[in-house]
Amino acid sequence: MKARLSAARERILDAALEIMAEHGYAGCSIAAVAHRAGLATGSVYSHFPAKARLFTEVFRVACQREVDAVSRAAAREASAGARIAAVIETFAGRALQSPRLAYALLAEPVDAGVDAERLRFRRAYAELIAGYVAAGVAGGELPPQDPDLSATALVGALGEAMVGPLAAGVAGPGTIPGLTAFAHRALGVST
Amino acid sequence: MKARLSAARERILDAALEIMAEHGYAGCSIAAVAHRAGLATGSVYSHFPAKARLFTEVFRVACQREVDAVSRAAAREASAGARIAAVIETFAGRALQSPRLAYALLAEPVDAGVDAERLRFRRAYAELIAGYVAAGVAGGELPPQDPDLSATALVGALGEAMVGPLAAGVAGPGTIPGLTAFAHRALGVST
DNA sequence: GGAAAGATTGAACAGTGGTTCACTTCTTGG
DNA sequence: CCAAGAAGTGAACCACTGTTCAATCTTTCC
Repeated sequence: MKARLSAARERILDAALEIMAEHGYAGCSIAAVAHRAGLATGSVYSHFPAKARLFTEVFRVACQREVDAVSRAAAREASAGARIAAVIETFAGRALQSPRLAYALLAEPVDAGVDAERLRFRRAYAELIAGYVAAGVAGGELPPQDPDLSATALVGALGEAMVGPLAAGVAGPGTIPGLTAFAHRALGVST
Repeated sequence: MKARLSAARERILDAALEIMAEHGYAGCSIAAVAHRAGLATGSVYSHFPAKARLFTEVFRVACQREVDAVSRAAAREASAGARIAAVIETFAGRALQSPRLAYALLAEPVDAGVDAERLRFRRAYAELIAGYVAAGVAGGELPPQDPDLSATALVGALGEAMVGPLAAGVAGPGTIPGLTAFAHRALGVST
């Protein structure tokens, strides 16, 4: 019984994420989510008290997955420059692979409560990158700078460079090297 | 009579912009705009066919004003480095002076039709900056790069660095020099 | 096997806010 | 001074969705 309950809960989360990846947050009415999860509309409310709560959880899971992937890729590298390159390749590669989801996570209009979760997402990215930058500065690989500001700006740069093309449907494969070069210059990675 | 008509239209646009600067797009119900313009709710529809149309125009005017201010400031400078610094100072200075408006123009959730205008706004900024970058590259002041990509990334960096603080209410005066340094490094302005 | 506990259903409800429209008020031209 | 017509009014309308809830079905356990 308990298993059945939590299984339904899981199915709802999965369904919501799938719809978001296909049709964005705009397509995520409670009715649509319930239908895809194989439940009635009202049943969603046995598992989540409100739509905003459901989607903060969806965002949390999806964002964590992204940050983890980027973090894992960067951890394989040793120098700050290589780590930043890994961050960009992973971030951009994943975004280009699931453009609709990336747009939803990064920029699509959502409920205010959910938007707060998105801010945390960007903050998490920024903190991850700030750590690499701080280490690079401490180790002399990077020139002195405010690691948090650099990281925040870099997150914005990545997001903008992705969302623009995503909205326009223009997926640029040549964008990733260009962005990496931009980021390396911006952080002062010695060539 | 014609004058009266266009005067009312103007009053509506002004009212909408004022409310947006005070309470953001969220506070811009048709009723609120009409009230501030000294009209009845329905009268708005003698001048604009729909809310989205009204606000695409509000956005167009407001964005143009921003881009013009930045463009004018940059035009006073000769080198690419000085121009970029002027762009950042003007952009950030104005954003910090009207934080609510800046947030609305840059990031607040809005109708889909209005969002398209916002994209044009960001694009206009990017094109402006891309021009300066291209000139800098052509003149040998900046290293070879894709001016459009660099400009897009820079717009994202500026936006993110502004919106974060705007949302958190943290207006950082030390942010502007830091951002300028970031941008100069990113574009390869020789120090 | 049966009854209590609880999950599920889906149609009805409610709040919001853009939009409409029958009516009033005002300007204009003869 | 008076139609004619345009502009203005604001309450009613409607569409859209998140949310609720009484009825129904499932599971569990004595």
